[in-house]
Amino acid sequence: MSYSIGQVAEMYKLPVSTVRYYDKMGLFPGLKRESGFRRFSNVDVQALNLIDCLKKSGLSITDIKDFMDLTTKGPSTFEERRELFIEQEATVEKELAEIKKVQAMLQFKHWYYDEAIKLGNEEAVQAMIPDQLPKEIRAAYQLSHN
Amino acid sequence: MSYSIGQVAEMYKLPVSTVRYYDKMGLFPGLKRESGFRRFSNVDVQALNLIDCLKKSGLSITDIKDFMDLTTKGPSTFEERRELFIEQEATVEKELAEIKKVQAMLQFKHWYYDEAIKLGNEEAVQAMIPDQLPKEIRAAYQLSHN
DNA sequence: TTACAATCTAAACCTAACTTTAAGTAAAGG
DNA sequence: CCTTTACTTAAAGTTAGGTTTAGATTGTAA
Repeated sequence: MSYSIGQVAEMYKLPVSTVRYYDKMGLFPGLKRESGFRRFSNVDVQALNLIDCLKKSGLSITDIKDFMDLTTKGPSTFEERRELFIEQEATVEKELAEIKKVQAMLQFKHWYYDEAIKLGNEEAVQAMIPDQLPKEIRAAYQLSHN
Repeated sequence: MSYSIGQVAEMYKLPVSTVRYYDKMGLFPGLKRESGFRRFSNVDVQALNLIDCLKKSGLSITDIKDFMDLTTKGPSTFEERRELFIEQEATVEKELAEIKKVQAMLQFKHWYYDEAIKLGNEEAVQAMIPDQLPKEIRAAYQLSHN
């Protein structure tokens, strides 16, 4: 099975221009062509899934290209590739902790405006911080404020 | 208590130029000056914590400025502010799900290269996908592949 | 064979979020 | 008074990650 750039773009809900850009940046090392037109194999399509993941894990397009280059160099780069994934696991772990802090802040602010609306003013809500906050909200407050 | 721009930048480990940029973009609506120099109150410093959180929740600087403008308009904007935090809670919830998929992919790839290194080639590992994968790894594989 | 959609390239353009530069001002210490 | 350090501005520059444009080519359907 092989796919045109339009089909691949459709599968991943990406503009065709983005897929072309990724190719130009070297993210599809084994990509074939037929009379000038790109033909994406299953491997190339899978690459898009990995690209998406690596981007979300914090790698730049250039970093991803470097990884793709490793994959063309065979077993001698297994170690290096493995280490990359270990590093990204750590990065994402930190990101996760960050997001939980963000969630706590949003939860606190949500509650804060619930109360402000009930009471008609913020000052009374401010005055509850931090000791008179409900237990759950105090936890969210403390996680998010420092 | 009030702080100079340098002190605030130090507290949040931000370049002074970034804090100045945020000010220029309107993110510190109540910021005072003394003989031309910015003086940050506790409220202004807290704003930086919120800015950081809102950025991480996916808002642009302009979106954040719009929120800061609401805060200067008093109780009549409580509802709108509350809704913003509710929206961002939903956004972050989705982001969290995305990150868990990313984590699963990284975990799978980590395992994949562990095996490839043990066996000396990738083909044998490829051949295990998906039915002969260890249970945990299969779960990670399936979560991350679609 | 003509028309149409999908593809191709190179190069220019775009946006967000800063960062740097240049030239100047204010307060504090010696 | 002089120097140093932290601050000020406006404007220009930077970077990543695309997106758009213009003009050419290919395969398909009528």
